[in-house]
Amino acid sequence: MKIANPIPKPGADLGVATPQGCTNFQLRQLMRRVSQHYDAEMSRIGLKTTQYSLLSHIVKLGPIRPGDLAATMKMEPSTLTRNLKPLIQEGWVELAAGADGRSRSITITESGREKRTEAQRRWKVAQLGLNQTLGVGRVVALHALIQESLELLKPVYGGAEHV
Amino acid sequence: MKIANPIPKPGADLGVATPQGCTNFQLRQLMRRVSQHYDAEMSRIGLKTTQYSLLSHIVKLGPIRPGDLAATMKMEPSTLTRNLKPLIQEGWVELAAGADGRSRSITITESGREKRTEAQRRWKVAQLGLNQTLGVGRVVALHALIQESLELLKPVYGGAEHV
DNA sequence: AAATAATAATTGTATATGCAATGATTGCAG
DNA sequence: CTGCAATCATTGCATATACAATTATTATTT
Repeated sequence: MKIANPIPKPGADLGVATPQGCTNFQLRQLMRRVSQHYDAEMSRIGLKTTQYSLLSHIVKLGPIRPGDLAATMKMEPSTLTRNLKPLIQEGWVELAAGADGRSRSITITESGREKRTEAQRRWKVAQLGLNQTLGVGRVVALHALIQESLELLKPVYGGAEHV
Repeated sequence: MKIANPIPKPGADLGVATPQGCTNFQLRQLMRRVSQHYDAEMSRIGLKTTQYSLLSHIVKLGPIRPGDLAATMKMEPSTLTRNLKPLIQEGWVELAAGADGRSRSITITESGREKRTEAQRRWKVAQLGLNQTLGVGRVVALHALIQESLELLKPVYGGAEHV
């Protein structure tokens, strides 16, 4: 009963070499499933996996300007602004004035660092579980394909290859 | 300046065979970029790519119950309910009473069918553009990997393999 | 120095997403 | 036939996401 999202033209002789279906839709489907897998683990400590990623990046990139963090994480600055809110609310992250009057500085707090360490353990469980379910080879291949694709897709925003 | 989301343990001899980074984060990054690529094309006719996918599925699966459509598209029923709203508002889709008193029936309207045809042309442009940018082989490989992964990941909801 | 351009972040508006709880029916047991 | 369990869809609440417009602050230009 599976439906092939776009129509597979009968005449098309290309056959095997032509992508079937919509890449966007398929990616979304996988993203939903994978997110649920990670979130199931993360929810045990009251975190979304996206929040863990953010926390993790802030820990590693130390005090950093919102724009630079957004560029590194390949997301819109406006999205970052909003995603930061819950973390600030919880006291895991601080947003202070930056050197430049118009910019800011994002910093991890001590409790944020602790939370991240705790979350990291949960993350590892989820990641290993995924490796197990999909098979390490498949995960490695997926990562490689994603990274290659990201390099080929022109950045829509910033494009700061030089943080 | 790239940061490896999870920490690459120095001692781990496994080396090449171990996935580096967080699959969830990487998938999200790619999804954002890919969505923007498709949306750039779709926005010309006032549609999001997600709406096109939905419209497309409704056209093909004819009158269908929300729950079944959600299961087929691998999304939460609650998400479907909400994603349908804009389409209903625009008059592209109708939500009527189903045979069973508690269920409903989703149907495409005539203008919905037209919109979908129009959108399909835009979709094709986007898809071909992506194939061009990433290379057909890469897209085919990505699709294959996604499909395999989807089959391996246990469905969290429904699990209706038998629509 | 005043006017203009460029930069940085945020807000307005809208969609996408899911979990938990609720509402509304139907099916079944007794 | 009444009462409880199962089924379906929706709403409450919260996050994720982005484009466009706005605000605030430098930098430049003349």
